Amino acid sequence: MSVRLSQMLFVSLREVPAEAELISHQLLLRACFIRKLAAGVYTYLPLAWRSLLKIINIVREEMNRAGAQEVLMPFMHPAELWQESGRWDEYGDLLMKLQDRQGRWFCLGPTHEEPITDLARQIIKSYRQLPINLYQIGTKFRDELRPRGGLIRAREFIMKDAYSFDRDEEGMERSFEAMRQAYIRAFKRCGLPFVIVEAEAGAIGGTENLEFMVIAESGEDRLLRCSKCGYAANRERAERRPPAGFEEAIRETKRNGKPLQKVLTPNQRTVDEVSSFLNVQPSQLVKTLIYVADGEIVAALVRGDHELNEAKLSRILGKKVVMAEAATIENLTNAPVGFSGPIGLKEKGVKLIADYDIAFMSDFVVGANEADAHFINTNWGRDFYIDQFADLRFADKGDGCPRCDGTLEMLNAIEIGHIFKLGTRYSEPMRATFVDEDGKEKFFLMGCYGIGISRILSTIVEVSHDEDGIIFPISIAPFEAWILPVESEGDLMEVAEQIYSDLQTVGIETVIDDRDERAGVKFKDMDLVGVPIQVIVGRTVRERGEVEVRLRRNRSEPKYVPVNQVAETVSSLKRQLFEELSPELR
RNA sequence: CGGGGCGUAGCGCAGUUUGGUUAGCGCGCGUGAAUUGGGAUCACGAGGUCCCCGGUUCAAAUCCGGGCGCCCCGACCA
Repeated sequence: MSVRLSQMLFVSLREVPAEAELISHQLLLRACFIRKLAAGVYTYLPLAWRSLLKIINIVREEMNRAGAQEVLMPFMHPAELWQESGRWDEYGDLLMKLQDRQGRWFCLGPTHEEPITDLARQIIKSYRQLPINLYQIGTKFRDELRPRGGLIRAREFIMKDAYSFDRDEEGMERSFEAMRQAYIRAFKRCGLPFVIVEAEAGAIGGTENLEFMVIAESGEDRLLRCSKCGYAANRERAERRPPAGFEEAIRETKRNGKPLQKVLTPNQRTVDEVSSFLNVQPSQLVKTLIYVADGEIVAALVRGDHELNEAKLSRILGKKVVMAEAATIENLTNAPVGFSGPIGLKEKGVKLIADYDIAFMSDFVVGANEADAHFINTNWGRDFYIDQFADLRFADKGDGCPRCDGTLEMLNAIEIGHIFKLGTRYSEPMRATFVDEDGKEKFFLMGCYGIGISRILSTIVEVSHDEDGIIFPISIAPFEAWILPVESEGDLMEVAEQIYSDLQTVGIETVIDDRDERAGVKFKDMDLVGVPIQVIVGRTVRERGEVEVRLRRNRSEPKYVPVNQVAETVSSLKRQLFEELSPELR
């Protein structure tokens, strides 16, 4: 479909709205793609909606190709369903909750594991109906504490979510792999430069999961990547190998340090307080964090300037861990929170796990398990014993890659897709079963797979723009070509109209800027919107019967094309641009 | 939820400290002129519950109290 700009809902903003911080937010507002209705709630104007429909179509084609079936589930879910899975409370304030006239509670769906599992348990009764993958594309609601960056983190947004059901592990693996491939194809077709990383499952639950990330300075996620072997993981998940010299370090007995000494540290609890009080670096402290894992108390030791990654501790112990409550800590250490230390804990049956980095420390500071006191000159292997060294803290740039001898770099990124193996996380609590070939009732093995449709739009803008505006990949640009007549009436306009008609005939989605504006205004708007192929009808028509055809991304290298060959040239550019996106898919 | 900032025309802002004409400027918008290769120019014009409610005062955009909304940082979060 093509359009005359004078007829389209299009008002570009010359100045940047004060509310927009991120470049994608600014450009989408300025180029008349979105308007805000409330914090994190946006109207998609004609340009945005055209792009979104293209993204939706690409995703839909790839889901269909992978054998998934499209459905559409309600936005509004009864509370009971979420209470059944335990997520009515677990999801917390992120759920948009509302009541009907009878006072019955509902929520606006932030994701659809509950309704889909309910659907499956009603309809899928036999292994003969498996495997099956159902997906939908629709609006999701999450009452984010802090919406941000326009479409990047909205409270109402468009998402594609798919759910697979399999009879066994192998089937689930196959479904997961099929989605991984479908995602790779879809994102390539959208022109997104992405990386696939290992991640933590978060509130969705389940076992293995992968995130599709686009590296961007403004991204909210941190990922670590090995430049040598390509290992990549979300910071929540990233492992690191033991630092160089670790094996030697733990063989030393650490008995040669200065004598252990107790010092008074009245009211000094935090790492910052203690280190400044004692005038030492935070890296000379060891934090002793008390956790409860399935009733068992565990002490985790990390360097004062490091941050414990609970998920790692959980993984090492093979159990879910929760930070011990104040009462538990006081009971164990006989001291208030803030003065816990490792000395004497082993005698109380507490397991001590220390981060690799502790192995290299000597004469360090720990809590004394006594109010207002710390030990200085503490040495492990002499003053207390460590049961296990492990990778406990968040990885950082410069850490060693866990898969090879390379080094990790840390990057900011935007998450555009996430795929999960759920196993029986939902089928079990919701009693969703089928009868298998052996006549036994079994829980479905599920997977779930999300793509942030509206986030893709803002992500593209975030990573593909210049000082003048957006640079769209052709696959998701609102239009393919943009005709700019330098004058708004007369012979040039007639030529422009002729080209407009020619382009429509050959199936190019075209904008013609038929507004009575000065050329400068038209050029600015054309670059701002960022349609990939630009056709400028100017004085070269009069001089030699040629118009200028160029690419938005490379404006400085125009081609001059006779008027009657423009359609052919644009068609061939279009084909070329599509092929660049995904040559192996054609 | 903690910290910070903001709320005056569609957008960007001044005016608020020290209350006092008819609330201003730029852009945009409308009409007209002229113009048409990178947000030129001129003339005329329209457009405001100064976020809301209450209070103080002869007088409130301005002072006081309460509320709401928005943005940023943090915490949290597919």
